[in-house]
This record gives sequence, C-alpha cells and structure tokens, in this order.
Amino acid sequence: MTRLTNLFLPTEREPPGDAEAISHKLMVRAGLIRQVGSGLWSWLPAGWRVHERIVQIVREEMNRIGGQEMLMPVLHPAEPWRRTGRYEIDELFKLKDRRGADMVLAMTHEEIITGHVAAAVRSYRDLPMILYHFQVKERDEPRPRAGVLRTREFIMKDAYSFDRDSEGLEVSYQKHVEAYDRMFDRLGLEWYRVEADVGMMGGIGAHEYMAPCAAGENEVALAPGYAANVEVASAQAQPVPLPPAPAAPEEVHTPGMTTINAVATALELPPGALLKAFPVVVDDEMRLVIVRGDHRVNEIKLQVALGADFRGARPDEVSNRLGPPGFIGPVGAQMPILLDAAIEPGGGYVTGANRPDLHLRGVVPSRDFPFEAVDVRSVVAGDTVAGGAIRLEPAIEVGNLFKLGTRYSDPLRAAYLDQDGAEQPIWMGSYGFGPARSAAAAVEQYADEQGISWPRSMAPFDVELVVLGKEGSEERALAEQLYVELQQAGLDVLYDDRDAGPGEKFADAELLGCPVRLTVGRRSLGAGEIEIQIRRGRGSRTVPVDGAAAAVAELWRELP
RNA sequence: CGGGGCGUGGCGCAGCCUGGUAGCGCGCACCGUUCGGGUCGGUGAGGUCCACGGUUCAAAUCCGUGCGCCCCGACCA
Repeated sequence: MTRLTNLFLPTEREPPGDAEAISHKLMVRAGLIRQVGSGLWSWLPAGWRVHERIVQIVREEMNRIGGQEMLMPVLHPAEPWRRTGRYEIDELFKLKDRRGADMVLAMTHEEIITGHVAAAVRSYRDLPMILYHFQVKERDEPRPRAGVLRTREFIMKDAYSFDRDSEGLEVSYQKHVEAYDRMFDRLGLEWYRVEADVGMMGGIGAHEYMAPCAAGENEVALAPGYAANVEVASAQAQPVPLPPAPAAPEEVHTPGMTTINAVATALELPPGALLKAFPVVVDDEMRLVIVRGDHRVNEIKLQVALGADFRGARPDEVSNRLGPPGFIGPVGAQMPILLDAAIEPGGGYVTGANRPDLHLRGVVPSRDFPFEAVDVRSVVAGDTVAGGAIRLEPAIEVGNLFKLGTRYSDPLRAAYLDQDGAEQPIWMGSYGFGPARSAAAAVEQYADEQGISWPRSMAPFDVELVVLGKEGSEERALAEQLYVELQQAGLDVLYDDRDAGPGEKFADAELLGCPVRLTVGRRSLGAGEIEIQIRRGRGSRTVPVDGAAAAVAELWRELP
C-alpha cells in the first residue's frame, strides 16, 4: 500500500521546544501533525490515517444504532444562535459576510439540526430519529494547549436524537451509551463513563467518556462501582476527630491568623475541625457557604445547589455584612447559611467570630446557627462511596452524552403532532465524540521511551516492514515479495524501502508505533526466517519465510 | 482576563547582560565508507536574526510599539 520513500512522513529527532505533553511531542516527532497557529493543527498523511480509522469505527457504531449520517455547514447565520441565547458565548467565533450580515462559525450544531427537524418533522410517525455528522467545530478557546488535546478547530462527531417524549429520550440515550461503550472498547482505549455536569445550558442528565492520562485536563473520582467527574462527584467524607463541645461557643484570641492552617496549628486541631466560610452573592443577595476546613467549595456543585449563577463576595461586602476577612463565620450571620453535608451538625467546630483576631471554639451548627444542608464540596481521595475508597485520576474527555430535553426544540419550535392531533415539543439528546482527542489519548496511554504504541484499531498501518540490505540484495527482493503478500493477506503495510541504516529504520518504526514490525535481514534470512516484533511489550519471534504473510495476519488479529 | 517565558538556516539551541565579520549539533545535497540499533570521514548549500520605529559612526544585541507562540493560574476570605 505505502512505501516510505513515497510517504510524506517528516519525523524529527527532537520534540518542539515548547511541547510539554507526551502526545504533543510524539505526534509531532512521528510526523503525524504540524502546527499552523495557536490551537490550529494540520494532520499529515499518517496522522490522518489514524484519524480516519477512528472515524470509521465511530461511523460503524453509530450506524449500528440506526444513526443516519449527514453533513451540515460550519458557517451559520447568527439568527438561530440568537434564538437559543447562545450568540453571546465568548467561545463562539463571530463574523460578518460582505453584506454585513452577522454570521458565526459552528462550535456545535444543535441550532442547525433542530432547525431542519423543526421544518420537516410534522408527525409522531416521523419520530424517533438519530442524525449525526462528522464536521469541523470552531471554538475560540481562551487557552489552547497540549498539541491536539485542546484546539480551537477540530472535527467532532456530533449526533442528535429526536424523540416524542422523555421516555423516548431515555431509549435513545441508552442506545448511545451502548454505542459509545462499544466504540471505546474497539478503539482500544482505557476509558471511564462518568456522571457529568449538565451545565447551566439546560439539560437533564449527562455522562462523559473519560480517557485517563497524565495530560488530562479533568479529574475523575473513581471507586468500586462509581465513576464521576470531580465537578459533580459526591462521596462520604472521612471523619475528623472533634474535641468535646462546651455548653456555649468560647472566644479564642487568634491575632493575625487569617488562614485555616494558622488557626489549626495554633489550636493544635486538625484543619477538618475548623469551618471555612465562603460568602457568595446570588441575585444581589449574600449567602454564606460553610465547608469543613480541609475541604474546598466545588463551584459547579454550588451552582447546582443554588440553582443560579453566583459570584464570590467582594472584601468590602464581606466587611460590611460579616466581619474582617479571615475571621468570618456563621454565628450571628444575618444571611442564609448553606452547610456542607460533610459537617457534623452536632460537632464542636472552630469558626471565625466576625470580629478582628477572634475565633469561636465549640461551635455546634444545630445549636448555634440556622442552616440548610447541602453537598457543595469537592471530593478528595480517601472519601468513600458505599464503603469503597475514592481515588482521583487525571483524564481527558473524549466523548459526552447530554439529555437536552426541550432546551433547543422550544426556542426553535421543533414540535410534532401526536396521535390526538395535539402539538408536542420534540425531546432531544446530543452526543459528541472527538477523534483527535481519542488519538492523542491513545498516544498518552500507551507511549513508551521509544515512541508511540498504537492500539491495533487506530494504528496508521497494521504492519511496518523493514528491510535491511542494499539495493539489489536478496533481502530487498524478498521484502518486495513479502510486501505484496502481506497486502494480499488483508494488511495495511508500510514498507520502509529507504536506503538507510538499521538503527534509523528501527528507531523510526518504534516512533511511529505500528503494532507489528517485520524485519527482513541477513541474520534470520540465513535460517529461512523473518523476524516479527510486537510493538506493545516489545516481544519478538521469528517465522519461516514460507507462509510468513499468513502467519503475520493471524498474529495481528490477536493483538490489543 | 492575570502572571511568567520565548521568537536567530528545516528542527533543537548558543550568541544579547558588556553594540563592531552570525555560530554549534542534528537534518539536507554530493563523494567515499558502513550495512541488525540513529556508522564514519570529506566537501557543500542554506539565515530579511518576528515586524515596524527609535538611539548610534555601527543594532541579533540597547529603547519603544506591535504581532506571533508556549507555560501557569483563572478559586474558597
């Protein structure tokens, strides 16, 4: 199929000077991608083969659940984006055409697909339906990073389901869960399906598919039978020993101690025996959020608990309503108090006294101040879910599933007539998948000192055939013949026919990371054999020249 | 948006502080050598030093402006 002398595969000995992530370094070094600008990347031929192999697997799994592939444009009129209220999103690229009309570059395609469905679907008989496409997405990210892991332009598979009601949406959603589970298994990635934030853009449920890797931007909380994005994870906190509480809170002099650590150290208490007060403002009203001293407020969980956007209170607001920053607390606070569920209502905690250089010891929430119990803290490693300890892992989001409900069908008037002739809104779901991120995640997960080690399903080639020997040698003649036979056996072969030394050929083959490397050289040819190296695990064996192609094809099918 | 850093042949970098002939390694071309782990030797090509402006007899180097790129943070009182 491909001779290396004819392939545009510019490998580099050294990674770009500014690269940090493994996938960034290796994908550039291996000649798969090249940078055009910040967050803008070209896919070179070998890299594009990887991308398209991934795409094909996704396509097959989408078709299997009845998805219909189509294509929508990247350039949109602004109007539908205004209708859904998303025109104001900062990440949305906006531009004007020559007539001065407002246009946008698609960051996703809910507006357009819903418009098509709204215009064409009339009857309950037209539903349910799953439509999808692979198309470029444009997002003006505040900070692109790590090669192809976070870019401003990327291809996404986005699918949309249209159902008659919420029960129908559940069915469509479950089909996608199954399709996604299958595709990530087929891709050979390590992955987790985790509970995810539905976001403030409406929606009633969400999952993310996370590929664990060091360069990941997210963290997932994992326990036996449990997996969630830390943004939404919920768990039982580890208990903290509390000193016995006195009959009433006592003042403690704590000069200049404005941090949890300073107070905990001075009073010889664990940080978890203190309460941290976090004043926020919601719709111009201040509220006091309280978490344990060793915990952190999770802003996404807090937003969900509040049911509204919030901001941290300014220092002057804190001073006016409570006390000097660093010494604030819930006792006597004239505002609603949200108490994190990890706090024992009957415990005796230390809190700020709302006066300079003073804290209170022995504060018992249920006795000393009114509160509403909420779960608004970030889980930490060692917390438990159903008795199992949580661990946290960095991961990259490679897919997501959203139950949109009528978030888009309402403003875009996507409705149908039911059996009684009554108009009903269409229930929608949306389902994203990132081929580029999946490729990068595979590089991150399986790379070693030598380079990339692709899962069989996404490798640019199944086999790299390396010939050692000069032009006109016996090795060359045999390699040429093997090259043809391997292709006839159904394998995608990259044939390194360059006039280069063995070290260079081996190093490049390991960098590119095809699952199997074949070596035709004098050493084994004398015994009538060629060598097979498995990239993953670096195992090596020999096989007779006769029937070698069939043997390799059989071996390949057993690889991960 | 805040903070830090960088921009010099294709790639990775030095030179800048202290202004005065633009360097190194790799790669590339050619010749020879070698041929199971980036072999060795020789010859050679290749650079508006990000851009513009300023200072100076003289600017890669100093000053200013702009552009581009990377990293960290975007949060708890």
